[in-house]
Amino acid sequence: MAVLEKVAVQPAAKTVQDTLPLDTILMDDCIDAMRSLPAKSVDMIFADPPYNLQLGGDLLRPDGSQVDAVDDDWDKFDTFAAYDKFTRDWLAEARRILKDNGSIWVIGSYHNIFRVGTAVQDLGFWILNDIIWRKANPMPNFRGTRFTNAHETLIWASMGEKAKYTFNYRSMKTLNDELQMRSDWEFPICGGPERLKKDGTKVHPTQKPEALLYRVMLAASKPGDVILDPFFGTGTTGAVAKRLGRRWIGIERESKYVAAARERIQAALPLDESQLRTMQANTKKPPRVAFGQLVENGYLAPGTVLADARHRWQAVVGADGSLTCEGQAGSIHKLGSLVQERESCNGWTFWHYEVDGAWKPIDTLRQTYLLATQP
Amino acid sequence: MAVLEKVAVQPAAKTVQDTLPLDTILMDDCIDAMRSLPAKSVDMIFADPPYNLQLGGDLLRPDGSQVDAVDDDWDKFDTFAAYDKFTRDWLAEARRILKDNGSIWVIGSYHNIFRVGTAVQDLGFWILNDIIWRKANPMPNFRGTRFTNAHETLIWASMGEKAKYTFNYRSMKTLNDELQMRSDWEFPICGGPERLKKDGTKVHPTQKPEALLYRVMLAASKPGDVILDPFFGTGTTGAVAKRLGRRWIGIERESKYVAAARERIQAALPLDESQLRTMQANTKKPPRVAFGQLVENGYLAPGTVLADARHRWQAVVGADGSLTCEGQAGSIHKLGSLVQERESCNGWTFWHYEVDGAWKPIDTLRQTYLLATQP
DNA sequence: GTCGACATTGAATCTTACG
DNA sequence: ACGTAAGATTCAATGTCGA
Repeated sequence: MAVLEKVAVQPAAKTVQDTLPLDTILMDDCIDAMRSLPAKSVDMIFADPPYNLQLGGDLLRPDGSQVDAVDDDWDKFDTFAAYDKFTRDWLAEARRILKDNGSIWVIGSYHNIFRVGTAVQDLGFWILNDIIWRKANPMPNFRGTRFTNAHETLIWASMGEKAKYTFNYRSMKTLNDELQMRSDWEFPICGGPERLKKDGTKVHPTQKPEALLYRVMLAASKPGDVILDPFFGTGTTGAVAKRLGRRWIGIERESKYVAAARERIQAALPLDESQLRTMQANTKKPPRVAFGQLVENGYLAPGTVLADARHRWQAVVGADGSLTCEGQAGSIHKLGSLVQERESCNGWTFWHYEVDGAWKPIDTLRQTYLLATQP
Repeated sequence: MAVLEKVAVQPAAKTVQDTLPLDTILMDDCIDAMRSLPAKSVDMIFADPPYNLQLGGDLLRPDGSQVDAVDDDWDKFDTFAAYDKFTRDWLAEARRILKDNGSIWVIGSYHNIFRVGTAVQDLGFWILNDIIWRKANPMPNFRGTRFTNAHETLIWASMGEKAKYTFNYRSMKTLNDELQMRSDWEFPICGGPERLKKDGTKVHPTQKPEALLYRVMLAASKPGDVILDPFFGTGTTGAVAKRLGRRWIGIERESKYVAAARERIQAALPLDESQLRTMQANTKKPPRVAFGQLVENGYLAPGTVLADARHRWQAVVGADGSLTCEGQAGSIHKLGSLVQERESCNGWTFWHYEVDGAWKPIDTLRQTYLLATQP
């Protein structure tokens, strides 16, 4: 089963589509530009609106260097009310422009996605899925104040509860090694040669990875479909649309982004099946299991006594998966190296637990957990 | 000097907490029951609210089979408005009951979480993270019409932008094998012996796994904290709170759930104090040690030469605990940032001293000093 | 040319105590 | 209240430079 679909035969009749500014960037305000487009004319919209981050002061890494944060004017809104109005205005235009069987994707973070999702529902769209982009390599939380912000959320919605929409179920299942594609997708953040740079610095602060757009378009559009991106930025949507045989329209206000996007899309080459599979290759790496998960899931109770193979040291399991031994405490690895006075230690094989009178490495428990939890 | 002295009223040492119905279930409407609780009295709220309204007025939980059972003739705006009102009503009560340094967790799916998140923000809560529960074994989408719904979303919020909150960073990092805990958590759905059944069928359609609550409480509460669950269901929150040495209050309207929860929590075994030990409790803040104290107490002689790990800079210890390097002088932190031309520097880990031919960070000297001076 | 050590960086609502 | 100083804090991937 191929992932890419064949291009449909072009109809001879002149359609609304012929009046669209296809495969071009409209350099204009997002809402003004959308107003210039005819109703019910595009098949899919992908939108990456400002997140309204509202950052405070500077943020330093532990080594003292400064994080290059999003401080652009386009991300600033005074109040939630102002952001909501902006959101509802552009979403209303999006709804007018979409065909009845079209669908819309919006990406965001916890700063804005709840407000976007509420507006999407209020305007009559019907949410089909929320999709989690799990970042393989997110920026850490340098100050240790919260959980690492390691994902972003996409909302996928049709025009209404009864509306039809495109979902290429077979393509998604094929892409995912014959397993149904789940609502959580893992991709690295955009970096390396893919990341557009000028004079050594990133052109756009929030360039999205092409792999994310590939999957979105493969899932919810057909070859020849018209895809609109009202927050075009450096044109990831356009580049991927071109490579996947879709038509595209971009809207972007800032000329420096428009210039970068034009150059990038010009250079984009159509994609063949093998390249696509490589790019989407499912992460075959075995799921990582932390010792704490065994405690959380009841495989090992807090208070259990562990020992090394030769019973030179004994340690007690804490509620948070820490071990304690003679006043020292730490993770299984940390405590293992502490008591042995070594640089490092594989706690999984070093520490043992007792079962039916025999002592086994806790690594066997990890295998048991994996067997029980993996499909 | 005032003529009349105030009579020193001796408070009865009766705290707000003593007036709370601790470790009990209030069988009542959620909002009515919350109104009976005093203001600023609980440390954490965990809420798993029902997600939608049926025309009859009953609330449905996110049980997939019931999603399409909602009456077709409903008016969406009215329904969303009713749900929003319900959400804002119970969230407002939650806000009144929470202490200023408390936090709230709400779990939901795409059907309701966007509306909940918007209400959370509008009421003045400050979102700290959105957390994704990735289901290891989700229910497949049998009809192949969408992506497999493989996650749920939790929102974690403090009382306001500047409000304090509990986050046991070290415990979370230990739990995750010495890596920062991310915003995506994987757990199996609730099944097996943990899943409450009666006559072979599940008691509650959306019973949450205890492992999920375990991590929530370990991350954002302390032993002895009071945790309120306004949608108690079969009492997962109570069972885990009891196990982890937290106090709990549950609110649940349906008597069959109340009965199941009481029986379940009765059977739950609490961990004793030693088992409850976590990295957080272990690292009770050591008193501050000024670098000068080490010099005063002879741990480091004036004139000693310090260097950074890679010996790019050398500095001499002054009698007052200052450092001097190439004409510049200052505290260990100040000089560290000066020579590196960085905005900040932790001098304790930056500067090293020589002992037996090896160079160690001066932080180890501080540890030695603490060990020697602490009882 | 290759390998290893080191430096750089990414949508981030990122401190606390004391005077 | 506010300003200043002490002190605690990072993961994965890519790029660069020297041996």
